[in-house]
Amino acid sequence: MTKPFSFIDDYLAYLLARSSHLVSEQFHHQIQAQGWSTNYWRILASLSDEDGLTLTQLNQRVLFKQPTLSKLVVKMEAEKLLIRHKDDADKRAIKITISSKGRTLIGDLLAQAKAHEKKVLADYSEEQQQLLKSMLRRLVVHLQD
Amino acid sequence: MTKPFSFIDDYLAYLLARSSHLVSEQFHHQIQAQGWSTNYWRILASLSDEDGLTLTQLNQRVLFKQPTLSKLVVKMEAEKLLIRHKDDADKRAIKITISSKGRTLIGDLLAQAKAHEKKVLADYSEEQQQLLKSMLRRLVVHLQD
DNA sequence: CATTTTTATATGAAAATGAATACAACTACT
DNA sequence: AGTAGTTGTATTCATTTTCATATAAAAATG
Repeated sequence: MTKPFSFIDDYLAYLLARSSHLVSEQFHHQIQAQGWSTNYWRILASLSDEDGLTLTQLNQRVLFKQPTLSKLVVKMEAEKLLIRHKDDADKRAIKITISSKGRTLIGDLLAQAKAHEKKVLADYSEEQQQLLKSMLRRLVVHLQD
Repeated sequence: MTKPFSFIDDYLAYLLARSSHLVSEQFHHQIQAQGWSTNYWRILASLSDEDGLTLTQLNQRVLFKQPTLSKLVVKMEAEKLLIRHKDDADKRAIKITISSKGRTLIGDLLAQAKAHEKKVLADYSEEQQQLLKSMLRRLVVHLQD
């Protein structure tokens, strides 16, 4: 019995990075072909789940560096995709809301994303899909604190 | 019965991106604290598995854009971490080899990476670890063609 | 073979990113 | 309340990344 896998093929961080990359790759091309950046997609998808997030809260979801998100959000506001409001409760914070133009775009992209995922997971049974996702969810929760 | 998860928490690409990010985050900080870039780590780790890869082959593993890797590799050669050779079989190609300095560094980083993974997966049984990894491996293979 | 197409790498200009920092508002403590 | 530490966001500037393209070599085609 020799070692069955090389280092990277048995290294969790690599397997995650690689599968993440492969899963997103085609869809990102698809988005870009429509003239949108993948950053926009990430931001809008996160806001679609929960609108009115603070920059910091949004950043926890999109996984950017703070200055990156700060600038993106300003740019997206200029393009009327979202709106930056001052927060009354905390005057430092800015809350971010989807505009109606943004909402239309999201609706479109979400549908495409779901369709793409369906294709990616076509060979997996419903149980296998749920198992994979729940293992990842567990990993995320486990690493979050 | 209402829908149990919000979009992103049930969206495979997001779960993968998030878990990938979380798993690598601490380790990347650890590497950076030692003065190394995470790009170097990725490149060296890939070469540790299989030395003498072509730029293109290496790029399939590290998942960068081609110009990015091109420039990184030149920089790393200047720092004596690896060596770029012309390939005799294909005169366009360049083959990349780890230098002895690079090899020493890799040995060190590999050990740290393994230790870090051990910590990350500490709460998981051996079976669970293997299940998770094999599901990811399967996904990668599935998406590769 | 000559020609077209594809593949492997490099490069330069433009855009994106991130580390460091600034600043203002909030929180905790005494 | 006053002070010290913390948090939320913006900005600057150096670095990194990328798009577009160039170039040279290989492969495929007729």
